[in-house]
Amino acid sequence: MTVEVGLRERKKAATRAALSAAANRLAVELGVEHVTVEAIAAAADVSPRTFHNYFSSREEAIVASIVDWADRLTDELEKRPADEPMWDSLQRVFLDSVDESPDGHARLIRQLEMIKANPAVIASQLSALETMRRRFAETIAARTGTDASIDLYPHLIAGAAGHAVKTAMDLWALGQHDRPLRDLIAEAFTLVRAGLPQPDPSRS
Amino acid sequence: MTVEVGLRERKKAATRAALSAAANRLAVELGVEHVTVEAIAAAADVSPRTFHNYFSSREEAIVASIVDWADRLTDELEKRPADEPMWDSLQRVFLDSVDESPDGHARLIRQLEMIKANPAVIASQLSALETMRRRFAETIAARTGTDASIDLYPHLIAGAAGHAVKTAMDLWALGQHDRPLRDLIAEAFTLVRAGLPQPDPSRS
DNA sequence: CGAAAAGTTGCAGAGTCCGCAAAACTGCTG
DNA sequence: CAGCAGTTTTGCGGACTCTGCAACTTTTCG
Repeated sequence: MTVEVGLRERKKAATRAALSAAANRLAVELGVEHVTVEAIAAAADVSPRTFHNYFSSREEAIVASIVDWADRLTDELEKRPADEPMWDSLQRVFLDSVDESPDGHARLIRQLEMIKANPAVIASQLSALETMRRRFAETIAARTGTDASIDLYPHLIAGAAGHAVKTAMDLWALGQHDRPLRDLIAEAFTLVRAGLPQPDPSRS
Repeated sequence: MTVEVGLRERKKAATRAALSAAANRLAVELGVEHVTVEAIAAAADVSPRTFHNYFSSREEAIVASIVDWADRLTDELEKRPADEPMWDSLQRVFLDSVDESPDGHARLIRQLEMIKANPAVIASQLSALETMRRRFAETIAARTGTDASIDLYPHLIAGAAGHAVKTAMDLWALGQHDRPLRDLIAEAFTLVRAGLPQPDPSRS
């Protein structure tokens, strides 16, 4: 699958990418409320009607990059050695996906801020993350010999890992920290893997 | 707060409740796609324009009962003894909130099915749960001496607990189990509290 | 009672989203 | 390479969502 490279499929993928890129860029630049489907379609050189053949809502197009990211992550996860402990695989895959360049950081922060500013986009983001979570659960189930339609484990660990990363990013984007994002993510993983023991009140 | 009981506040609360109840009922009965704002407003005896004074979207009204549930849970959580371990408090509050009557079960299943059937409602549900998560994190931070704008802990445990319950419910609603919902929730909590250790491949 | 404050309603307007059918395009096959 | 079958794009029409605004009604309180 995903190996058909006819002109047709390539064009479709290109159109989809152009639409989501345009949607995302315009949302960051102008603010979500000031972006219309018409403007997105124009920026991607297709008709407004075509936009709706690819995305069922403006918000979906804006957060489509999350879905792409999730697809890449799922692939990476599947490539990890089968005997690696699940938590190690998850941590590795997420940590490796973080772009640590200053430019990447700036972009990520602008993204998170744009998303946070609009409830409808937040909702779409959560949907995208939920989709990722489900895909992860399937992969994890296959690897751990569990069944995603019966066992809690694959869903719980996929959710815990995803939520750890999201929490670390959200907190990091608040800018109250000077710690690198990687450190925060690693700490979040450590806490969750330890079962989130009650923090020591004497600390700090 | 929440102690003003003037006629005005009571009427507002009643209108809001009537709208969300009507929205929810119609969505379950007819399916989300066949419910219009006009119909919801008519069922609650107000104008369509008034509907939008209370809810910013149809989906928000449909899942408003989740927000109410979250409010009650937050209150319950705040009432738990301050020296009870956090995990115990969370588990207690969630388990106590589950209506175990056959009628309650049937309603819950219909709810979950209605939500699952429509992407826009799923997104709204996730938003509502995210709001609950944030409120929980604040309460937990206050109790554990952590800071919700800096520390990972309160967000992680609130998310882990909420996700454990959601996962248990979703899996339970699939109907592959004959185990009671309470058991599933309790097991989910146990797994998460133990840090989600790799399951034993030799089991079953 | 009588004003101030708050809530409700209708209307107009911008915009979303979808179904449908015609037109344009791609990939084959003869 | 002509032509056909399958796919995608597009315009149009229509139903519906959502918001600002201004008038109107109701509640509150001095």
